[in-house]
Amino acid sequence: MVSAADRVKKPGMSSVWLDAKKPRSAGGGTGTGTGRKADPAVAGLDREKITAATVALLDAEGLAKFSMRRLATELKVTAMSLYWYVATKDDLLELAVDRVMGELDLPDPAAATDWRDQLRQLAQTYREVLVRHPWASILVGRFLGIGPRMMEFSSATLGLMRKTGMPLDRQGGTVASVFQFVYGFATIEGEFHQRAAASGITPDELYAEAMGAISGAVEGTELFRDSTAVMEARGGSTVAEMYDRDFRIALDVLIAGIEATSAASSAE
Amino acid sequence: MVSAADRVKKPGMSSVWLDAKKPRSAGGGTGTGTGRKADPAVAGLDREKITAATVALLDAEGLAKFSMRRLATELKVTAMSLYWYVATKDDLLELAVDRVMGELDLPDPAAATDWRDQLRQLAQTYREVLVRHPWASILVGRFLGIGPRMMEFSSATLGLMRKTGMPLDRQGGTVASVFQFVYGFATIEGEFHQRAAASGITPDELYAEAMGAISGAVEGTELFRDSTAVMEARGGSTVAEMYDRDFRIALDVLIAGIEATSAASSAE
DNA sequence: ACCTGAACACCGTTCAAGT
DNA sequence: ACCTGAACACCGTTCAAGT
Repeated sequence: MVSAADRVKKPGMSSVWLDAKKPRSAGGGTGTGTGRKADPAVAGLDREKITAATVALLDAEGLAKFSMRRLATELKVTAMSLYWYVATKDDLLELAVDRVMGELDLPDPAAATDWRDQLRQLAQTYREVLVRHPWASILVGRFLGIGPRMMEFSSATLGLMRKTGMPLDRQGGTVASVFQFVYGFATIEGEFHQRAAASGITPDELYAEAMGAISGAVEGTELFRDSTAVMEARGGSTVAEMYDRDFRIALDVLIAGIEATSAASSAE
Repeated sequence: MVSAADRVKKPGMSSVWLDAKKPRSAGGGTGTGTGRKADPAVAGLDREKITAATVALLDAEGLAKFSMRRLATELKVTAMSLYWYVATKDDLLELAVDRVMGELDLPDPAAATDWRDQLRQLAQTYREVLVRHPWASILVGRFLGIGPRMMEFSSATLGLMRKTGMPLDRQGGTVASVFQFVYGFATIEGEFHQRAAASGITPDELYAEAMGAISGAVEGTELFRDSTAVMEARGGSTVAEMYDRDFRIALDVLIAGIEATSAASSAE
């Protein structure tokens, strides 16, 4: 009977960052601090500790294997005690994403560095975070990223745009061209690393295996000729070098595009 | 005792496309055809039917809710009978991804269309497929995409590159700049649609809700001023228009970048 | 205030059996 | 050749209960 009313109430915008009622946490202490309570020195859970443990577990075993029960045993409690600190598993994952975004090496907004260098730095640091924590890619897409660290990153991208000379009405699209590219690139790169790690082999070994398997299927075709030519011209003896090179060249293209577009618009 | 040997054997490259032993399917009949057998006309499972049902279910309910058991009830069999046709759930998902890539509207490689138009078409059709089937984005990252339809797409991107005049050693990076951008962009766009649909509201309603929630948190800050300015300049009265506009502008930047780079390299 | 046990309604996959 | 039932080792989350 209440189902219609329920449907209207359903928020759609649920996010940890929008639920003001933060649960009991220890406040802004630096690091571990001294255990106030006597006995449960080992336990003494709070949101901060749980989030840190979540990131560690996700890094170690990936998103697929992560579970509330698994995390709980890591923290030496039952799964249910976690629900006193976070409402759902998704909330916890959202906290984890924003936590790793704290690792971003954002450029000083006051510094007078050339925007090209700033763009490269921002792109590179975002790429590094996503590759270091491959599980974060999927979650960045899922949660619309409105945590405080993600907000600082957005702020930095907008600050960068202002320096490019790009007309205001194109800044939204230009931000997208750069950072959705980095997101896409780093997601695929991170998944590849994860896949290799899961099989206990190096990325180079996985690459060799994949190439051998694929070329067996397309040998003699036009695709085979073309892709072999591109890959040989690309150079680089390791997968890591190939990724680095492609990434750098892609940023060159983007920067050249921004230069050309902003020059054209200031000329008219 | 065999654990060391096992580790060495573990392939890392598992993929449906690499297991030659295809299971019993009906052959290349067109559409439904006439039921050869008498009674199990309704059942009569095969890989093709299972994959089609998988895509339908993923479109309807998303990756999170998809399960072998759920799919089985849809097909009026038990979950276990599916395992006669596919080895694992992941194999089935890999088949589903390649199936939707068959929806890509690839340009005729023989046609003499300007590469700029071809690039726009290829980017747009890839974007549309990923937005229409948002679950595919995550899986494209997971499975390295070596199915036949994905291969045709790769072939088309390489054919496009040859027409740009881009030097061969930069084609890999340039392909990445375009198609990893599209992948990133469409992934985020698709997730947004999915999120709105899951809450039973329109993307525009979700957008308004999100903006209201966020601005409450950052009002008065520099980020608020900057992002408001960019959003207003961006124009477009609906979320769909905003996405279209940003996408088009981003492609403009990329095309300008490719033009500038290939012109510079042919001049030296 | 914090944590637990038992329970509900699920998972993917294996394996021995059925027809 | 194709499909099933029962079982194993899991899930996220709720709820009443403990301290």
